[in-house]
Amino acid sequence: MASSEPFVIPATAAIASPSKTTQILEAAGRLFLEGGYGATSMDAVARAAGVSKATLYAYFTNKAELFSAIVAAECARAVPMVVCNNVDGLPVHEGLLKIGRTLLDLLLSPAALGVYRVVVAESPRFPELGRAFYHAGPARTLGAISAYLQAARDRGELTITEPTIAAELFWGMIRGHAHLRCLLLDDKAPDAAQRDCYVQTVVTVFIRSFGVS
Amino acid sequence: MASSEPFVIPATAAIASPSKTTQILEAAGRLFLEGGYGATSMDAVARAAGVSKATLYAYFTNKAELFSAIVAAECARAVPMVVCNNVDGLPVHEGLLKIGRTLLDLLLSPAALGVYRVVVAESPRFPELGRAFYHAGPARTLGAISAYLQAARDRGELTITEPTIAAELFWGMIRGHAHLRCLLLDDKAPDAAQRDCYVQTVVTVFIRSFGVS
DNA sequence: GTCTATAAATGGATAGAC
DNA sequence: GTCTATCCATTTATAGAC
Repeated sequence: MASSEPFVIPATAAIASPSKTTQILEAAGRLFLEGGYGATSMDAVARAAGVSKATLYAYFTNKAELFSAIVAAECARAVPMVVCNNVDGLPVHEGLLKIGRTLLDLLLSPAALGVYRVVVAESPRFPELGRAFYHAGPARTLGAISAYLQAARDRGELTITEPTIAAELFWGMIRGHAHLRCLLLDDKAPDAAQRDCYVQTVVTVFIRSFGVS
Repeated sequence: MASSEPFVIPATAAIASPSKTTQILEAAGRLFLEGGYGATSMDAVARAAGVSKATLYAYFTNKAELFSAIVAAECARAVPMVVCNNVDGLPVHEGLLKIGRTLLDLLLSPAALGVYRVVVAESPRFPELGRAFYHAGPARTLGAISAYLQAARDRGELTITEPTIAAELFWGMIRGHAHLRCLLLDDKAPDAAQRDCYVQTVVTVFIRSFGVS
């Protein structure tokens, strides 16, 4: 009778399935961000997601679309960090320290490094994706910093004529070479103490140049 | 007789051949920097170089080695620019302007963007290549800037305790968002006037923070 | 050394059973 | 919806003639 194998879970049953879509996105995200677009095969994605290739193609019409979905999802995850959290009204020194730390943590996070790597690499072949990433990520960060600087100026804490340029300078200093080293050397990222020290230097330099005397 | 086709150039003759090695390197360089590693096939390289695949493999044992050779060659080409040319002894304002302009031009040049793209993308699979690129390019730039800053400090023109950190801040500001925009948007690079204006801003900010009053 | 032709493997994508 | 099995194009790399 059918109950002769009562404990066998049918192969098609999803065990506590978090909907196959997320299951696929998760596996594909890991592979794409680690291996890049070209080196990641749909075969591997299907295997890692525990589904067949046919199922994979039932959810995403082709590789390019799956790739775009991954990048979009990763951008969406990073946005909450980007919105400079709880700095409105903070005195400029504390505010910039907080922004700087958050920003550097984000830039050096494995997820952000992975997306950056793959988007920079593939944006010539996926121009729309490059644009989407820039506007979802860096542009928002820059806007948020710029808005904070403008508010600080309006409170009389900074002397700045072009907030966007100033934000760009701050952003560039924060990124520094650490980002590059994380991208190119298997060197570990600087620890929290080193990062903190660096951010303090940046903030000091910035205020020395733009602060009110 | 053999002279029945006097004007036929044998297929194997190199017409003004700049040695097949450079011929291959040139074609492969173009393709790799435009299309990335994964999207560039050895077939395409052979076709573009005007040789057969067998010949290609006679010169380079495999795709990875050819790729490494390309990156190495491209790094070598950029080195002359990196060495801060003729700034020794220049007053700090002029020196930094010149360094900043040279650096920004280099960073935004199509060749440098191409190498950056492909090295950043592939360094997880070619760790040695990532290291080589970092030390041949960015690290040298940083060293050169640092040396210049140190000299300026010794002349009493700057107040700097850590030249390397200061160089990193300067470098980061110069790169700014323009680099990112060139990488991610089909947006054209800023023209010479815009770049010049930006560099002046950076130098002003830097000197306001590190200059002697 | 260089070519043509091909081997061997892998990739993206689909057909058809269940 | 999901799987197994497969098609077809492409890729890296090599064998063998000249």
